[in-house]
Amino acid sequence: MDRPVVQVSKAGGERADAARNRAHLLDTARALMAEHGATKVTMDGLAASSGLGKGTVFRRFGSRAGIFRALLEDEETKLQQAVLSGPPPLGPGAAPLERLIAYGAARVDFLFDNYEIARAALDGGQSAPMGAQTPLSRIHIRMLLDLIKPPVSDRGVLATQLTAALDGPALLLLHVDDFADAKNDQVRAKFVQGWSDLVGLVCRHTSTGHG
Amino acid sequence: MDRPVVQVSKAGGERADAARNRAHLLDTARALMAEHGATKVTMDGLAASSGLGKGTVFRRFGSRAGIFRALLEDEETKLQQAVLSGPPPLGPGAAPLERLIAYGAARVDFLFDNYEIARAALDGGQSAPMGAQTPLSRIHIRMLLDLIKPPVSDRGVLATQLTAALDGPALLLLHVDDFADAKNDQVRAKFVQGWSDLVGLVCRHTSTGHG
DNA sequence: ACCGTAAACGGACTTTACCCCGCTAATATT
DNA sequence: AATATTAGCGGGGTAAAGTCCGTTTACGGT
Repeated sequence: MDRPVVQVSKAGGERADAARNRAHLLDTARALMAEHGATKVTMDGLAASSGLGKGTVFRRFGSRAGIFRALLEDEETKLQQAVLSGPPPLGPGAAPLERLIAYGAARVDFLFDNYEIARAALDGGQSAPMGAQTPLSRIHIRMLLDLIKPPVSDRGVLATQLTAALDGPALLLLHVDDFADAKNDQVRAKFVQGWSDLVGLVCRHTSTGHG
Repeated sequence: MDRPVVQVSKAGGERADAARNRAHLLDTARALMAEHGATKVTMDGLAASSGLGKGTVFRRFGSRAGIFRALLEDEETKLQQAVLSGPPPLGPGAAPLERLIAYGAARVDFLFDNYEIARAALDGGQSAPMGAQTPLSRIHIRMLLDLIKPPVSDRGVLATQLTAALDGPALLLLHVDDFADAKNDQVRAKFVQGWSDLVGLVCRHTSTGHG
């Protein structure tokens, strides 16, 4: 039993063959991406490579962006597990602010590891382009803020703003070459530290020094 | 003399006919959007409606998203003027924190007023999907943070995170129906207040903090 | 005014996302 | 086990994005 605690996909009432095809398509998509990059993953190409029909691809994922959203949710499951039942400070057991800081670090790593997928996932969306309507990040941050109780008029709004502060840089502000191998680690580290500074200030935690 | 202080487009070395066509295309695009909504603005349609060739449309704007980026930059010029030379607290003259709070309010209004354009603008971008590589928001926030000197290890990172906290909700987290006429004003107000709370906390100097 | 050049124009062409609907096969019912 | 039901499958069709290249036109030099 390793089904995620929060149902991320509509995998629930799916027929057996449909589920099998979904998994196979995701694998094929990952392979195509690894080989040629995200921009070269086309619907026809994916259908052909997987040996399935184009209609099937669209039924499963709705749109091109939907494939990348599914891919992202799939990767996100690992992070989700670590957050919900892994060891502290990311998982339960640590103080809320520690968990918040740890979550930021984990999320930055996640986004940098998967930035190509993440950016491809926000193409074209009519409605909310981000993963789910209330992403994992926002829910978790909200929960921790409810424990920390920072002095703001609306904790839900703060959760949304912090989610954006965490995801926004990688998703819409950074250049592609900020993800280039050379700069990658330094940029990551800067944003991890920055997140720590930011939530430290918001949660009135000033004892940790910085250089 | 109403040329923007910061050159937002490559309007500089453009031939006269090119500049004329650019302006005409933007007007036509605005008209099409007002009539049928952003999703119905097609490159063929825009070319036909403007009486120009499709090649021209692509040469001018590079891609579909490019049209919306140009439209957004055009609108943003007004905000830019108010920030650079308008009356305080948005313009120069007020205390930095006041200006920062006022900027947030103005930016939220701008994004809510132009959210359809703004979302259409972030389609498909290979590189940084947002307007310019270093958007107005980030530059201005960075400048104000340099005056306020909040106790963080990297002010550039904080500027990026606050820019994301300001733009992210409207661009990637809110549902479309949060922009529906009924909820619109309340949601705006919540985010304006939230921004004020957020930067208030970030910029509050503590006794132990450094200058 | 004329001319040469470089930029801009236009629209046919290619590629690709997305739709449709007749066909197939997995599950529910008896 | 046979049948009815319903979801899933497949691939051809449409429309819209993006490319190319021959033609036209602005503009600086003479």
